[in-house]
Amino acid sequence: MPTKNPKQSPAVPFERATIADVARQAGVSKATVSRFLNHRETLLTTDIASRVEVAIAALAYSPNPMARALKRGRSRLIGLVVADVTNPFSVAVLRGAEKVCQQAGYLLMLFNLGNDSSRESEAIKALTAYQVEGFILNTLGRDAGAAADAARYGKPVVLVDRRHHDMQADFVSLDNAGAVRLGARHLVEAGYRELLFVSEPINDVSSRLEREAAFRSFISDSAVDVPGLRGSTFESTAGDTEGLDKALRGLRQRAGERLPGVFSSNAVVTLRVAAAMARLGWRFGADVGLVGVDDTEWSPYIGPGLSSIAQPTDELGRLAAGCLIERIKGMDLPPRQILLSGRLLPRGSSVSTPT
Amino acid sequence: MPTKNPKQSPAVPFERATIADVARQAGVSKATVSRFLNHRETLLTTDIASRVEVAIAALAYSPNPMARALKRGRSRLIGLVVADVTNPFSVAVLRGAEKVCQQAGYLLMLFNLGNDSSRESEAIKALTAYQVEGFILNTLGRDAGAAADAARYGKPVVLVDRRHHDMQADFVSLDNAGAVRLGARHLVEAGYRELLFVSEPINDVSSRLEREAAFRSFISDSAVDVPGLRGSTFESTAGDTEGLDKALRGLRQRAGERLPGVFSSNAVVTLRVAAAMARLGWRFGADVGLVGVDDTEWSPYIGPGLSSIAQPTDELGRLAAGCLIERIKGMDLPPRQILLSGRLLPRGSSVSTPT
DNA sequence: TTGTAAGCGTTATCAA
DNA sequence: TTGATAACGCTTACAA
Repeated sequence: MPTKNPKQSPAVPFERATIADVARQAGVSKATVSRFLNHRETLLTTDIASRVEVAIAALAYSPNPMARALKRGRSRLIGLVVADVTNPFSVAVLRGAEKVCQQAGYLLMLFNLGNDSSRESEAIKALTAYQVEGFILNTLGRDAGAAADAARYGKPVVLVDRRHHDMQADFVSLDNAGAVRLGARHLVEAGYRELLFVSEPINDVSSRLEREAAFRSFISDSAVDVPGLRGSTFESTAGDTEGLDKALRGLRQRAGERLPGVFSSNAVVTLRVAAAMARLGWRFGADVGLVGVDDTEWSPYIGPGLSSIAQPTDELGRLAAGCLIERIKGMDLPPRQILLSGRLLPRGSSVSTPT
Repeated sequence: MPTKNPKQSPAVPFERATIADVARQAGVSKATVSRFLNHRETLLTTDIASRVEVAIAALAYSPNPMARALKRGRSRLIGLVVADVTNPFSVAVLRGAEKVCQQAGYLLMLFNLGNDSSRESEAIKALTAYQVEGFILNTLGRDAGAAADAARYGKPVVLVDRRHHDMQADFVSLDNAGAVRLGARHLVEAGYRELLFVSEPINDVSSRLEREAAFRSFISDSAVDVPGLRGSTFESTAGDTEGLDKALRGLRQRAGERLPGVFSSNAVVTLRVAAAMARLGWRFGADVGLVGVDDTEWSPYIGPGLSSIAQPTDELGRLAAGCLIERIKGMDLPPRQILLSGRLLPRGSSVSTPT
């Protein structure tokens, strides 16, 4: 028989000590305790201070943040709205952001849209109700009103990865144009000449737009110097395997003697392309080259290894949180754009001659 | 030119209406408004009710949950503590849980341990401070005190995937024993005879323990009927590639004429095994069979496809949240254990003769 | 330097 | 059925 559990009875829940308890125990007023908590450095007799300190320790007191929030209007809470927690990019950012928030004494309230962007307003409303002091938004950004709501409540907002149409807010993101150039150039240098840019449906999502635009201009810029370089684009929809297969077959056909290469605009698409390659029985590298945005834990192990452009996800999250906290603390600069470079990780999928 | 934005100046943040505003507007007392909000069905003249209703709408009033929490001691907040948000399993569960919570009108406060289980206490403390009404814990469970803290505060707790040593709480998890038997039997039926169970360092983590134990007993139970069946186990540590390589070489050596198969105890391990296979230049299926717990988006595309045992992650998350909410609402049954079955997804990695 | 008291936005108790 | 009023736990003028 296990040792008796001393807190067996759930009927007698442990009561948290309040500031009044501490005051009583230390023989001082609530105000004094509060001062000890908030303005320790100034105005305090060492004698009183230590009495308070002892009482706090004895009662294991910690202030009730809800009461604090109510009084001060500040909650030490940050709202994080994510289009889709399932997206590894979002998670990676989340992780970076969470770290910074915790260190700065903020807690994260999470609202996942489950890819239903119509709920963005709802999310922001729920979160403001809880007095979050600011928002990190990693959403599609199609509901302009939603994010504007946040700003209307006077809460600072940081946008991650996706801009909201004409919203004035800090923006933290991969340098999409640079990343695409980096990858496309690599493909070209590896000998691929007929390029296909595959993206999720663009749908006015800023990052997708930017990446596609960068691809197009890379092609037109490089066509002068690189004879035989051609490029086209394809939007791949979730269920539509046939469309993608057809696009890939088209790619090889157009390529003729030249080497065909795919640039996939994010990890979701990369996985779809990998699936298509499996269906078609083609090998990465030899049959079709590939470089994709987003480096994942599995990138090295698919086929000969998938060449990818790693986003500094952790850094993005940390910066987003950092920016936001600066704003919360009252920094009043015009909106900033922070663009971070991607890093190319060449692997077997962009090598045309199998080793 | 876009229509003028009426709330351009951030210096004049929008003020939320309070219950007092509503009362004034409707010409009633705060108490009446509060009653309208909380006990709508009973005690209310239709006239007054409609006046309040109108005022609420006019002012776009919604109650301040912090104030509510302060008064009622209930916050409509649920604390989710996760060992590692990076773990896809955790994310999947998170997603399921979040859905249910939102539907029930709860918001999730997230605390990520970043695999530093010493911070579990800290997490629980921070979250209780915010008056969360209950906890979903997906942590290593080595810090028994931490979780007990939660219970001490009288908050219900649901454990996901990992039990906490002798904690009396609801527990939601994969049926580890069943899942391991399912996979191991599949390996045997596919002809593999020298089996290696690879796990993360067991370290007293309940799910790892259970899976390993199930593997061992599967082997001893089946050895009678399956001539030549042998099994061993290996704990793979994060950086230790050499150890794993050696273990795999050992496996093939021991196998001799028989077919060697790996059972990997979760997705993290599966990835390590995939890395090792790449280093060794071996092919899944033909050289070494593999079945692993956790089906991921990339499982089908590594090598010939990785056979795996899918956990009902979403369902786990939903159940966890559901259980918790029942408890919060006052349900007072003895602790429940909910075990869900895994589903085998056979792929190429458990086929010894390449097609 | 410390204490008193008011008030943050609610809900709950009591009268009316 | 409705309205004052007192909390909830905290911070902050203002007084001492």
